[in-house]
Amino acid sequence: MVSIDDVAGAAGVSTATVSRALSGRGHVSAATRERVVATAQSLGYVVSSSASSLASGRTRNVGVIVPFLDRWFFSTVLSGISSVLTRRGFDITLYNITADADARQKVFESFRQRRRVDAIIAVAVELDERETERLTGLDIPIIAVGGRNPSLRTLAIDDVAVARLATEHLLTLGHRRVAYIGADAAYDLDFHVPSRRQEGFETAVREAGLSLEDAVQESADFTIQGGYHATKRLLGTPGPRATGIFAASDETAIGALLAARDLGVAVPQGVSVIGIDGHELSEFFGLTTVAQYPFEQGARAAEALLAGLEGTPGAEETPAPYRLIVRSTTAAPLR
Amino acid sequence: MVSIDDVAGAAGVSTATVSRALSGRGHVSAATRERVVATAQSLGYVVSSSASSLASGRTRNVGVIVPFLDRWFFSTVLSGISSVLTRRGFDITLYNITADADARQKVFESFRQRRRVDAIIAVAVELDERETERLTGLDIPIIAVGGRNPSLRTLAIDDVAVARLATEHLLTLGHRRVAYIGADAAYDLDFHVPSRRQEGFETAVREAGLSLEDAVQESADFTIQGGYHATKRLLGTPGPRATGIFAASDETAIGALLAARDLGVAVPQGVSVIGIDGHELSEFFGLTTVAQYPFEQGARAAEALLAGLEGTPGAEETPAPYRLIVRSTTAAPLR
DNA sequence: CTGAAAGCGCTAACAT
DNA sequence: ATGTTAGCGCTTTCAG
Repeated sequence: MVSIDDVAGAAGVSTATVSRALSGRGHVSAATRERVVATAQSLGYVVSSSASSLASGRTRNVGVIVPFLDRWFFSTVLSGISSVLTRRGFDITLYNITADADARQKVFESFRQRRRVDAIIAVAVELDERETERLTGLDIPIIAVGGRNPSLRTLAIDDVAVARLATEHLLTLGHRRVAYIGADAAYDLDFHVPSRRQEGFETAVREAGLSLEDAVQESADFTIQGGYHATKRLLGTPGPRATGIFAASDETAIGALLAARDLGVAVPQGVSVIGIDGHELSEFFGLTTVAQYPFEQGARAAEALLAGLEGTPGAEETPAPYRLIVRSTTAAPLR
Repeated sequence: MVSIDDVAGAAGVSTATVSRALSGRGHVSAATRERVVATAQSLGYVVSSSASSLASGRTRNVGVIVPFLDRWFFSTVLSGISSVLTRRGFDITLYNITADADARQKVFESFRQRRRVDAIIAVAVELDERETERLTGLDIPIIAVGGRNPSLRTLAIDDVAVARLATEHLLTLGHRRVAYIGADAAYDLDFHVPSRRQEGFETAVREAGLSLEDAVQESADFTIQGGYHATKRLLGTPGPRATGIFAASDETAIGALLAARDLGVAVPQGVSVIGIDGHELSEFFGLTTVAQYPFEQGARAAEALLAGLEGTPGAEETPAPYRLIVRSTTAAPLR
């Protein structure tokens, strides 16, 4: 293995100069730098990250904590993170925490146990107090994306506002009996988004002067299947029926669309459906939705983190943007 | 920061003993070990991964290369990998290579440049010769999952066989005009699976004594949208129509289902549809499919790799399993 | 701008 | 079973 000494020897300089020339820290004359870079190149020299980290205390590695790898939102945020971190020469260490408490525990230990990262991004994980403490105790920059954590710097949409917007869209169209399909408590435990969206829904309903009696709620699990079954229950239950459905995610909403179709209820004539996400499938289904931009959220979080690492205080945090996209699944109710 | 010397001092032993007690390498009396572990615990000591790696040459970190993060197959494989690696105390460093050649280049450099991993898992990435060389030149264990690479140890289903099986299912039911929806060349460049599946399709067709003239082909991109549009073209083209569609992925097949529905073609009466994957949505749609098990593929690959690292030669490689699951989207053609 | 040299915190021979 | 000690390969003062 070619080491820094080999390069130093071949280039006729000291190891310190090689280090400076290659890392860009400290001053080296242009000529020397060039020579060093060239010999390093020709010798096939590459720094040893462990030696470098040990000596400098920097790892050029950031840890990313995600609860799911196979859900659209999470994998998209991860892509965004990855795109900027890779470009800036940082590695990503992935910590996939699951419901399994033991495994979860292990992950948090692992942070301490290995001090392997310069910073951490937590993607929509609801951390309990101890976990949060453990993380903050690491004394490295941490940022949360997509799930508010009161004690962490957070980049996320305002779920309450987004849900209000979606509900108000339905209300503005004239719907008076609206339904919300969220997620059940089990799901909420790890990820408080559904209940915040519920809050936004209820607020909008109340502010419109409607009674919550007219605002049915069903719960699903953020999947197409879940939305489908919830909607079947919703539309299949005897009694006055909701004319507008607000689903907590686009996948849920797509499930609702499929269920309505199977029940012979036309959309939007028989029932209007709106989701949240701006999922890649939403356009395909003509789904009205409040789009958020997880890729950008990930990218922005990563950038903010790097800015922090590099001392630049980072631009003032603005909440993540979202936008109502009206397509063909919502319309005024028939009467 | 508490170091190994602090622990050694407090426990009244040498640093070597602390290292042995904590790492499990070498012999330490049970009593000493206990004492060391206890003091380490109480002091809040954690090893420095860089120091440890530098001294031992081991990183307890494996690199995972994936081309996509937001596609079912990839994220599921990744989950599988993550579950076993985490359990065994290994970290995973994620390398998301994209189409962007520059970024891609950078990733490969990064491997050399940082020598940060003990092993590598390549998930369904088609690597060119230089890239493969670079990887094998690292001289660490490498395993490919989900995409055959002739010069790498590979864990994957036999795509040709799987495609044959799917096609033969259609043929066995009596279909004589069958169609294949694969993926176009651009997609194939990075990921040769579609063309292997096409090969299996064609083989089955020929072996059934049919002419390839009766075997239409369309291409999509492994997504629901893609499958939808391809199917619309397929079923909307004048002339004799295929009665059975073999889609290269479940998502493609689901798109086909939706397209058929929109065209008023009943499934399976008007057209049969079969996919490949065993995607979580396939059951929901009643889709007949050849299931593969990406989570298990990831897990097995990770285990094989670890076995390699630990000197255990690893069980003989058996190809990844798959299974035909007949549901309600395939039936004998009407006549 | 460059060099000398002291570590960074741990592991693994080698002794005992 | 445990201690001694020489590195692992780099970064970073401190001098010059």
